[in-house]
Amino acid sequence: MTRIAEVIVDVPLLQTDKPFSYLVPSEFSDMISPGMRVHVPFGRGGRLVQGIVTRVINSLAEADDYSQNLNELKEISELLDVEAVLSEEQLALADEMRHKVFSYKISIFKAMLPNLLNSKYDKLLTKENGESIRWSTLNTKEQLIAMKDFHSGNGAITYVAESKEHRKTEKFVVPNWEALEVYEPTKSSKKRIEFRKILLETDKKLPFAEAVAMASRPIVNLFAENGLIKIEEVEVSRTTNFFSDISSDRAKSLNNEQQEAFNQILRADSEKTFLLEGVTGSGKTEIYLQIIAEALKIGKTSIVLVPEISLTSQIAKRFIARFGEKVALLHSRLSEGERYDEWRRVKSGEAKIVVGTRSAIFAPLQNIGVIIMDEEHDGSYKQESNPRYQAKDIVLWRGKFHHAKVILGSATPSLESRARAERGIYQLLKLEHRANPKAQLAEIKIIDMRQNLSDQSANFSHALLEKISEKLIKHEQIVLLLNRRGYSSFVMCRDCGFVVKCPNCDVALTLHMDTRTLNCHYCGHREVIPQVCPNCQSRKIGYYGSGTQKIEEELNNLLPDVKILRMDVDTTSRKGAHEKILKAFGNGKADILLGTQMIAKGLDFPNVTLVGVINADTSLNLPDFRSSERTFQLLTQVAGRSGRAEKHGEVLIQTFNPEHYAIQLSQRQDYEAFYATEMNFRRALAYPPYWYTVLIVVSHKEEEEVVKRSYEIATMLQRNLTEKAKILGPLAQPVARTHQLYHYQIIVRFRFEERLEDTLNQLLDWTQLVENRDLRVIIDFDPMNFV
DNA sequence: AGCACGCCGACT
DNA sequence: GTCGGCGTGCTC
Repeated sequence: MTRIAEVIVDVPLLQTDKPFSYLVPSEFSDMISPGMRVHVPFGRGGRLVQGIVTRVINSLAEADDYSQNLNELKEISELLDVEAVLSEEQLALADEMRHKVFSYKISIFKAMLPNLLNSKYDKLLTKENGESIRWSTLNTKEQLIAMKDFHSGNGAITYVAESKEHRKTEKFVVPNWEALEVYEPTKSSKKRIEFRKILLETDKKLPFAEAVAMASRPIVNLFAENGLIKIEEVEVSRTTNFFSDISSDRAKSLNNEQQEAFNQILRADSEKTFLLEGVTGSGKTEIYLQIIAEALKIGKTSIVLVPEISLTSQIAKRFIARFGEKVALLHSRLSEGERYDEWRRVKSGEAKIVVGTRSAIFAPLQNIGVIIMDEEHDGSYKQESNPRYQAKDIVLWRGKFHHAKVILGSATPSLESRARAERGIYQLLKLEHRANPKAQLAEIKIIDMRQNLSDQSANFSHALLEKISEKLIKHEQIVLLLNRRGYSSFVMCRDCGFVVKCPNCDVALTLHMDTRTLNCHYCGHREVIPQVCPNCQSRKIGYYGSGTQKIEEELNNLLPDVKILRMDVDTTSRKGAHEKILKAFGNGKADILLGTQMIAKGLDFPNVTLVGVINADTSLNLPDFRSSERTFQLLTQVAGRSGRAEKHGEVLIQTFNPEHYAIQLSQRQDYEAFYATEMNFRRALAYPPYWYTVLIVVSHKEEEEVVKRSYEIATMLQRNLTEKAKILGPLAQPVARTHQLYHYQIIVRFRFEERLEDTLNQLLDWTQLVENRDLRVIIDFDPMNFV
């Protein structure tokens, strides 16, 4: 019987974002199943593209919307898998995501698979003399000639699609001892005699390269041809080196607080979500480890998500130390090959615990018992390019699917999660003490930079410089944080710390040098850049910001003999550079570690007794309603880096806004008070978690066109939504023109809008109309960054 | 996207 | 006359 497969093709466009029906050749009609990769001819030329089978049906009558004759269908040209690469669960998840994340089905599938499973495409040119060449090996000129040739009827073009998957193998020589015993080389063949002897003396297979080194390639081949040895190709993992040099450890005993949290999680029914709110150093990781151990005992698997690579390497070590090769690591710094190997270890069921960054939430684990999202407030869990998914949504979805326990952990939970805990949707578990009772929370001091501007330095107060010198004498280490978020994009008074804010929205205005104005990102309010400070009439009002190199130079001038390690995007772009810098600092190769945000997370150096925050304000003045939350989180996190062990830790925070609640409350390390204060603001100003946000970005190469189209979109939204929804904009993005396109944005804020999802999907359809062909529209639900 | 078809100008 | 420029529309 002829079967038909519905296939989503790898052509990420709206017009093609639907299943296409193909005939299944009889050779594999009973092997094909949903979730497998295929190559199919697509388009007039019959070029080959990869596709994912989503459904296999027995007759066209079962097809949803394609009612033509069987003979109009093309045939699948290749089946790439023996076993589906996407599980039923993943296919269902993709269906779900398609409605929530406004991107194409194929893009969602691709996000779930290691890149090596995506095919590469090429063309094969066959000349009249039968010789054929790969299109991709030709330069532009040659391609042009080939094209002309083809059009004038010379030669043929065939399409090629190939899976990139490549398994690393090693060859081994397996001696056939019985055959070797009876084998008698002629007396003159010294090499054969010698090789036979060696083989008879070994009792196991030996690496092919070694055999060749001993005997030479022709001899090895000869032995193989005569059945004296067998050449075996064994697949090897590219990732085994993760497990070397990590010594194993055992479960640590839990303190009362940890034990209580552990019991709560363990005893609860499955399918429950916990918010584990624990101060830095309270031992959340140990709880994770022990909960996972319990899941393992009953044959269940686990996923642990961590925000970034710096954390991954430290936290991953603890998981590997505890669970060894049951752990698979999936993070962004892996090579494609390594990622593929780890993915397969998970897929095959060999790995039971996945530790990784955002995309690891798609790991093909079965029978999941626990999903943990560490530092759940972290912004990196939201993907900022298509498909724009929030890993937390996937965590909750998969948790439900598997009836698994979900643990969201943080010292400073996102307001959204904390509010959900308040409403009983999540169960709140608190850890208020450090696991190591000798390690006290650091003492935090706030330095008012308005009074404290040192005459010798623009960035260092007297107090901080003194403290640094003091620690240097004691041979203790220092971490300096340069807060680079929102670098130089806002205007601040150097005398009083005043920042110009929007009268309507209470966010800092963004500097637009092209128009020489200060603009509000939310409502479009605009004003001229003030010459004097509106608050204190000082003329020292200007852009604010400083780079790490500049700070390093300054520090070198002020303290000539001090050894500084710098860690920022420039110094960590190379693979492994990150780990290298941290290792050097850990080994005491430097006195000061100077860096951006990335040093705030997860570092644990017992000799660090001082953390200095050079500029707490920059993240406070971002044109983003989350700026206070982000600042509080950052300061709390970085403060936790000081005094990890027995030594007393200190933190100095330099700021021009010492009265700001985010700074004040981070000094007291009082998350609960911060939560209460910030929630009031959010309620008053109609921001999440009280209101939701959708960001729509419209781009076009002509400004007039973007303006016109974005107004059409805004009107359309207005028409379709209730009057309770707030539609802000359209207005120009802060960087209004990039990639030769003008960008305008519309923000929708709402509480309950039944028709929103439909309306946005309708909007997507609208963008595909011919008259909108040059228009680019991005729809981002609950965006993390507005810049 | 990527490819073919189709309709107009400047060339041997 | 025709080659080849790009606009238009479709892909099971």
